[in-house]
Amino acid sequence: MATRTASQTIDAASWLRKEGLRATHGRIAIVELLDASKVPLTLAEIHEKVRKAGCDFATVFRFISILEKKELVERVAWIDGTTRHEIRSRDGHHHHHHYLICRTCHKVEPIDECVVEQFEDQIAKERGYAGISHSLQLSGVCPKCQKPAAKAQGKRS
Amino acid sequence: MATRTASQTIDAASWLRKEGLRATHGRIAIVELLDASKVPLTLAEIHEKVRKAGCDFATVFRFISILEKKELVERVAWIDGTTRHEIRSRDGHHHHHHYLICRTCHKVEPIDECVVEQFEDQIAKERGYAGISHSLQLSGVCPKCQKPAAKAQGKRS
DNA sequence: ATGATTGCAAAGAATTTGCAGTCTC
DNA sequence: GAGACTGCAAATTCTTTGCAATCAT
Repeated sequence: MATRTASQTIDAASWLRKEGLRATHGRIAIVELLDASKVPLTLAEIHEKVRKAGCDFATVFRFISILEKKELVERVAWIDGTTRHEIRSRDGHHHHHHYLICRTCHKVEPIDECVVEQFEDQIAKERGYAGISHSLQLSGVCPKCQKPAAKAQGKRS
Repeated sequence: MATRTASQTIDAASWLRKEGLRATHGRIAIVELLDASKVPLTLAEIHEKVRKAGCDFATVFRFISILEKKELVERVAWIDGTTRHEIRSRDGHHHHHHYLICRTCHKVEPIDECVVEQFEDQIAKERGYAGISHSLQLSGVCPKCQKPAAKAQGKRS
């Protein structure tokens, strides 16, 4: 849908101010990156992408902490042990919560369907939990990595 | 069901040998602990429980790594950011994959029902993934912690 | 101007490895 | 006896913090 233009910059900046945060160069870059990403990112990945904007790792670390404290960003414990961060739905365009991860090449595919929502409601009702949410990750070996011929792209270790 | 007796030791030991691993004191303690635990454990928690058996942290670390390489233990990224480890079904008594975690007191309740299995199969078929598995964690605020009167037991931070 | 925010660099944790002695088979 | 395992301690990596300078309002 939305095409990504320079006007996005203004968008991120005003969003920041709306949230009572100062709109600095680095923060804008981080918000835009998070907003554009289809998958949760590690701090290192975020830093990697925004260092060109002259943004230090410590800034990434502290700013993400602030956003998480304000519940604008959600921390996700990834199946491979990394900790990742995902912006919460903003503008109403909703970020994914379900992923399919290849155990060989580590490719991540978002999954749109949600089979957990009704289940979540049911469990919440049954056990009296409030403010319930969930995290689901599927892992397996993707078609490419199953073919011995195709050497797993991006394979580590 | 199964009551936990000294004969368990022999069981863990022979299981280890069956897997081609040497049955040392520390390893037996770790296997028994994992087998008895209803929830995945961190390395620190495992070490905590087996240090009395004179088992070093490095041993826990290396042995768990070996078991994971052999796919006898599964690594679980916990919703609070910790990495936990869970033994794979052995004897056929099946370990949980679903948990409900209180965000206030951090209590963990296993969930027996699995709504994901059919979905998992469906996704695997649709996208051609092999060896698929999943991890689902629900989080919310438990009934006790919702009552302002009741001070959350075990509350941290 | 002024207080929030940043970069740098160092402190603190957690994870991982080397090696010589010990224990299992 | 031989080689797999272990404990100890050091190395590496990741996370978090202090502080003076800088930037947004």
